[in-house]
Amino acid sequence: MSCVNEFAPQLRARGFRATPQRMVILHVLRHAGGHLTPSQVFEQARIDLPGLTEPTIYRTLEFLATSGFVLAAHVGNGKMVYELAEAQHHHLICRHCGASTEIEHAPLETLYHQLEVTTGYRLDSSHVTLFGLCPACQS
Amino acid sequence: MSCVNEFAPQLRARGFRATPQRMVILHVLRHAGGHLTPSQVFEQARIDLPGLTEPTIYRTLEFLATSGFVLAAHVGNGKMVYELAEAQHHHLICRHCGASTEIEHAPLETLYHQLEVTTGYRLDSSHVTLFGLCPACQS
DNA sequence: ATCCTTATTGCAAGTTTTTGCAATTGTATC
DNA sequence: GATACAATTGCAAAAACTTGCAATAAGGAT
Repeated sequence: MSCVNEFAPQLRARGFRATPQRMVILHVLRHAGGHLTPSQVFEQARIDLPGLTEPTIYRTLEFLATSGFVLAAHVGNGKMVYELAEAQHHHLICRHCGASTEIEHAPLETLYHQLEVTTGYRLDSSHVTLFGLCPACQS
Repeated sequence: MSCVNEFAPQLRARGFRATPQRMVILHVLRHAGGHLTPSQVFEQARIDLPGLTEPTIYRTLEFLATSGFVLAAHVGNGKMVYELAEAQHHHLICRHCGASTEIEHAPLETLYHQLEVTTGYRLDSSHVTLFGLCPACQS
């Protein structure tokens, strides 16, 4: 749990609270390599904090996502998944076998800038998920 | 309803059936300018076809999406929305006011090709949703 | 026109996600 | 440290979505 101490001051500095629930959820996300569904987070987090309830999981994940601490993404099946927002990246999912590959943000930068100019929007560092067939499933 | 007649032969040619449920749902999507949630489709469609049930809405929308007749997208709130797959496009959503702008597919072509080369995946004509602040909300 | 096959639907029950509100508990201030 | 304010949580109930399976009906063959 000491590995998520960095988040407490960051939360407080923005007027939020560093509650045990949030710390445990961040801790779970940090130690899961990759993205987790709300149910998976719930399973893990309730071990460290037995009183934890499901509505709290959903609300906390949404809160952490909109505050930029975690990244929310869709991976094809209509389920939302969450992961720590460490490095800006995107996902490429094989719609046949479900394999998932990370895409660096760099190749998207040019496109982002171009779209900002043509649309007038200021783009967030949003999470993009692309779908396709992985090399193994192209037969 | 005659405006969705074009879909019946397209369905049958691929071994699917042109059921009243599918026709009504396609009809609803055609006459709704823009994307609808499953509940909105349900509300509209049950007027023309009273027996229609919710599971059928969800299953039909998913079926139409994976067969390429409609486009499925996420617009920020974790809800899935659907619209007729007429022209290949993407969405740019303002995370402050919810305004939504369509993005042509053309500017993404180069990027798609580049990613196909570097990852080995063959990309679908997938739907991408980007988030940002619209001109009016940048204050 | 009728029959047959099988894709598709409806039903009922389950799971997942959201919402409103009262009770709790962080944190800033004294 | 004790106090007060407001953010956050838990509870309970509702809404949204999914799943399994038996009944239906679309479309091809006779």
